[in-house]
Amino acid sequence: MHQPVEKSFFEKPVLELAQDLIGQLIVHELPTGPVIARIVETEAYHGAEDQAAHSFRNRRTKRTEVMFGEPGSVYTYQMHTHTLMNVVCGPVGTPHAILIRAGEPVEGLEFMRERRGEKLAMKDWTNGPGKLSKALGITMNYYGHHWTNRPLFIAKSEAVGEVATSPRIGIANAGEAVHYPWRFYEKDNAFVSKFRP
DNA sequence: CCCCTGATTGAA
DNA sequence: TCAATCAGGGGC
Repeated sequence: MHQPVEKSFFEKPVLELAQDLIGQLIVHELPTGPVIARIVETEAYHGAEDQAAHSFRNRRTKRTEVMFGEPGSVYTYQMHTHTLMNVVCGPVGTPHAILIRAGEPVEGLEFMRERRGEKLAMKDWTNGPGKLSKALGITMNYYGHHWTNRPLFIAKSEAVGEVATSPRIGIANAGEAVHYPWRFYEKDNAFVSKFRP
């Protein structure tokens, strides 16, 4: 049985946490059994000073509100027809967050296959932020949930491969911030998302 | 209108 | 394999 991480796991600078999340597990406990993916790709968003962040210049709306709250909170938002999930970081009042961009299926494979389509190759189930949420059964209902509480939590796992960095994906119009190397991913992992120009 | 996207289409 | 298209929520 997996156990949620301690709240203190989230109390560190956003770039550090983004890296530490690589290799950890997202556990979604459903009546039919646990559905688990191992995080292989994240992106850090540095709140007020980061033009690519929703909370740039401390923009505070119904959507971004949760980022001003407790580190370890779940920030979900909708991008077109998809749900993307983030881990809130930074002290209360500092709206930092980490987008979870991709994972590797670990458990609940039948559930994921069903959610993602019978014909789809396993490597395409969870290799993008929207795909991962869909595969794990995570919806906007988890907005404001905490990543240490069942039935949706982050758990520690052991082995982590080499972590590489790159600029973030899909933020073309973010000025200076376009080049910041704030994307983290496990090197040579087949479930890392495809680069988007 | 512009996005922290992804499935599908139709060309090369 | 790749580029274009579009779906359709929220913020400005």
